[in-house]
Amino acid sequence: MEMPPSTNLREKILDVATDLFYREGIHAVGVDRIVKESGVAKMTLYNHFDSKDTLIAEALKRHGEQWRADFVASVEKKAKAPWDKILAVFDTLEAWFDGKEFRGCAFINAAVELADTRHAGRKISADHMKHIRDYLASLTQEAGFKRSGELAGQLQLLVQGAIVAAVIEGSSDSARRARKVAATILENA
Amino acid sequence: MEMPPSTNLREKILDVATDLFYREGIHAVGVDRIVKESGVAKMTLYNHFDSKDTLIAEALKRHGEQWRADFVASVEKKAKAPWDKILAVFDTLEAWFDGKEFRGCAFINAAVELADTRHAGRKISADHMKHIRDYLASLTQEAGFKRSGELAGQLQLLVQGAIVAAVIEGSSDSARRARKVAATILENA
DNA sequence: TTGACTTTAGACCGGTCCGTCTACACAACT
DNA sequence: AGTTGTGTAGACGGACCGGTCTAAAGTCAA
Repeated sequence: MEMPPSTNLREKILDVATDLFYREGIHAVGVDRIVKESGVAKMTLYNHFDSKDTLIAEALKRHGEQWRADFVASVEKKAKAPWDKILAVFDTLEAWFDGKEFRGCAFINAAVELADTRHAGRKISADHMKHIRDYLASLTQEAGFKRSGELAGQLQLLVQGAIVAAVIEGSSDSARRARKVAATILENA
Repeated sequence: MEMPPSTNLREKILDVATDLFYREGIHAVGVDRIVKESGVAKMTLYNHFDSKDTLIAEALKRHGEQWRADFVASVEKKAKAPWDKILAVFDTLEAWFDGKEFRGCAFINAAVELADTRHAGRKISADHMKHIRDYLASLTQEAGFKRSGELAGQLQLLVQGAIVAAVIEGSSDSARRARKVAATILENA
């Protein structure tokens, strides 16, 4: 009656790839390394993925889905009132930045690392940002702002700016700065 | 009486390295490529630089000095009044984003690509951001704002956020959004 | 039991990585 | 004329790159 040891190889490979790409960078991690750390044969990897590039794209895609689910859950947990939820976005960022494993936004990083704009990962990064903007728009709309879309676009600048600043400064202070700016623009919207 | 053909090899190597690193990424460009495109012998490169890592650091350093000089010159050219200069920062960004060769901020990119926080390039990136923040602080102080430092920190979030958004969206619209937010926070400071 | 499919381990391919080394050319200065 | 310093061209090393191939072992259902 034992469960098969949860051994979906494909998922295992994606887990390892996602983790390594995030921690060390896409270019810095080779296929052999992913093979070794996932304890799988090289042919198994190439049986499930056409190439490293498609593995990159699929890992990014799944990473995005998980990240956004976690992000939304954290925001919704921190606040109930619509207006507060918007500010809770920045509290969530702050907690993320303070995490030991924080290495920036995987999708910003991917867009930077994948210099070729035609790489599939670039579209996934762009889609991720669009999803986040849509989420912000849903919050601003829920809070009753007119021009919620415009406001969401402004808030997203703050989110991305805070992430980049956190990486470069090695501190979560940028989240608090961004929160303050967000409060200002909400009060004047 | 001819001038030596301006052949400072060291500068030539830095020029080529800076350009290639920016356009294609630090990891994606090999030493052999830099050697070939600068038309110099490999030993000459290693005679002037200890390693690729030190070349990266020196190229970044020089790139930063040039970039900031150009940036400040552009801002000062676009506006004379202190308050206007602050907004001209975002007009300068917009023009930069629209340039064909725009590939983001070399220092954000470097911080992302150089996963090891101990890499010399990481400090140069951090210093670059500090220089920009200092410049913004000089503008806000000149414009007579109290707490000019705090304001500068907020403006910088917008600058960095706009740059990242421009890369991912492939558009200069983020500069206009950031400008609008900047105007809002200036009016309420 | 047979047959179809997956996975394994690792050899192997051509190419590139960073960095070193050699052997030689061309200066400039003494 | 000889020395010193800087440059050239390219071979070379060992490691790694992404990707293919093979031969054997494991798995599962008919």
